Amino acid sequence: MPKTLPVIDVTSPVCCAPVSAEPMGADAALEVALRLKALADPARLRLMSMLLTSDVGEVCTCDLAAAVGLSEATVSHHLTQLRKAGMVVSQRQGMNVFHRARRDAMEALRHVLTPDCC
Amino acid sequence: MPKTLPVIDVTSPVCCAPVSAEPMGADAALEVALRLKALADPARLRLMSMLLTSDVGEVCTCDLAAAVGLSEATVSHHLTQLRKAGMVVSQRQGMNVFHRARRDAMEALRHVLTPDCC
DNA sequence: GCACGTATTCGACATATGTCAAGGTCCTGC
DNA sequence: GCAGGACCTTGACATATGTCGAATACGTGC
Repeated sequence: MPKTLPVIDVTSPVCCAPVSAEPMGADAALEVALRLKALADPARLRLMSMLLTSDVGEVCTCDLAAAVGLSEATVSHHLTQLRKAGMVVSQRQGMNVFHRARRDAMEALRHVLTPDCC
Repeated sequence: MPKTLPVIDVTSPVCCAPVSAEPMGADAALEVALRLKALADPARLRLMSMLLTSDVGEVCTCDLAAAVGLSEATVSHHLTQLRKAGMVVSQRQGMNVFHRARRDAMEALRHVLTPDCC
């Protein structure tokens, strides 16, 4: 069980060096793991995928729920996690709440997995 | 709770299209999530990082345990998960078991997160 | 204001996860 | 063969996670 509390600013892109650049410290590992964990679930992966591939660029909660076949409560829960991890941003528009994928966060995550950059 | 059992061949690299290429199907999401989950833990991230940055290319269980400050049992457990996800390979050499990171698996994961390839 | 559609929050539940101690297995050197 | 070291497996435990239904909040249009 994790001993440390996840008190990490996840609103900014991942900061640290790639996994294969140098042995990762405990705190850096914690931060990256938090973001990876946000993505490491089939439902959230599909949600992210739908947001990323939407030509409008944003999708409301109900459409996402219908698409993945989960209750709106569950989808809302997953979106909250993605938001906390800095992977999506959400915005109310009238009756609906629209969600948008943060491509910079995806880029940052990919950066961490990249062997030999920076 | 996941309804489907993880009966997926994870010995081969990730097969599917990137998350932002097309809306991800349920089975593809399940497979990718399994691999991401293997990496989405601070301890396992550090283990992978150590394996990736080792100049020899492989490290034995006891050295890994000492480095991350966990019991050998726990480290062995994490390594098993990484192995099941196809992220590391292990090999007995005399008294020790040496572990090696699968760089192709890292590459495959990065591929899934990449916006506009293939 | 009120009824309705959308979204989030709140229990509650089953399952998965991370960790360790204890016991078992495999190898080496004598 | 056997003593000892390195490793793995098992059992147990606390915690985290994914899911839903019900209750609540938010916005719109009448």
